[in-house]
Amino acid sequence: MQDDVNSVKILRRPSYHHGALREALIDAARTVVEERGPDNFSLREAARRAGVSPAAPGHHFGDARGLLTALATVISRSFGDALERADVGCDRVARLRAQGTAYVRFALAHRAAFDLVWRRGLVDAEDAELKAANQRAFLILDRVVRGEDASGASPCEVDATPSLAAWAMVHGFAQLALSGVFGVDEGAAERAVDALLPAVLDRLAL
Amino acid sequence: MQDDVNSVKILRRPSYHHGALREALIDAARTVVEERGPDNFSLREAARRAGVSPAAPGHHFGDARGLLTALATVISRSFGDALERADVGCDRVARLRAQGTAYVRFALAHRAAFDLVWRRGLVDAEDAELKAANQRAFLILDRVVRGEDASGASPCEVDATPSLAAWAMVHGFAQLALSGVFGVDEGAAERAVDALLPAVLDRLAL
DNA sequence: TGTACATCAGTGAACGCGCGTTCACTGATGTAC
DNA sequence: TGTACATCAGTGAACGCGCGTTCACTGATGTAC
Repeated sequence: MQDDVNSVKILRRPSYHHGALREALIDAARTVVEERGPDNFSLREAARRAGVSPAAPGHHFGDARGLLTALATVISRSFGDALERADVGCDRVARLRAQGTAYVRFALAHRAAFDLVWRRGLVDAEDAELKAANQRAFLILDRVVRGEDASGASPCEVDATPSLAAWAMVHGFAQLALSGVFGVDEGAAERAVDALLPAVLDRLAL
Repeated sequence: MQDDVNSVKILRRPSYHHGALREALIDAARTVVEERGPDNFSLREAARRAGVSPAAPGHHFGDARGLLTALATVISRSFGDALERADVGCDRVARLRAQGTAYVRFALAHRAAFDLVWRRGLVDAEDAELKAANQRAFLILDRVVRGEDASGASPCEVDATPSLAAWAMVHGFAQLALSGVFGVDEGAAERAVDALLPAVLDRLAL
């Protein structure tokens, strides 16, 4: 009986107010997206996971698209972090290879999350924070392709073609892998990355 | 009154059996996908468009995924046709440029349809006919990258790296354009293709 | 050529489901005096 | 320091909706003899 009282205490929040519901909902949304895929996301389910009534998310995000956009922003930021960490190597070729590999590996390690970021139908691509996060990720790649270090002057009005070419190639490889072009069995895509991506990246004229 | 009788005749099929329901359903599905996007496709709506009861599609396709897979196959075939038609030019560089442009243009001209073909969650990527259609499209690109003509010997066990690199780059460019990276305004993506794609393709070392 | 019967293709009403959203509400927090 | 009141954050029951699927059915077609 005492146990029952305790478990009720665990289930019911100590306070009527949550305190950090916004963050909790984004976390819950991430879990739902990972488990059911971005397509089968539901606001109600996210609220359920966060232990909150179905109407609560509306307070913070308006609607499902709002919550998914916030989640996509968080994901895009950690994607940028991963690219930043992968900026290693002495010359441009080595750095680009490291960068491209990190890009594709992130996509495969967080399929649903990576997917979400690019899904126009589910996310507000015009959202300022999401745009900023995506742009940052591109600028890291851009910096590497240019051969600048992290303190390099801001690149405006310069030719972005080489960076865009690298981005397209790496992004396309990731999307093809996610689409199952290299096989749909467990680990098939990952094996294709190891076997094919370095040679593919070598086809990029910088 | 006579008119009413006639319009009823138009609405109701002359025969109890449809005759070509399979094709009619694929057509209807295409319309639904184009209007509502692949995400918001519904079997019921496709049946409604085909003028048939909600249970009828089950007879031919089993479930929604079956119908969408059949549709994706049709789309992939016409995509291959578009690439085939675009195999023009004297040298490999010119042919590749024509091919890449056709690839991206198809994606932009038939956004929802192109999208569907690559959406693992909605389509059975292991379906034999769909796989064959997709493979054919790749082989057209492959032939161009290799510099073979249409009667070229079948390419097995040869290095596919250059073709894969081209595929990834072109596919990535298309996906980025569809994601709104080059802007979401009417025609923004199309303008980006004209302005950027040729220079990007020049970055491909064959 | 005619008849009986099996098979096929489609009906349409009904089911239960999970969804997003609305609504009047209530409990906690912050602020003004 | 104490009190009144406004504002904020979350409730939970209810709504109507479109969905996929089931079900017993019926009309047309094809086949065997």
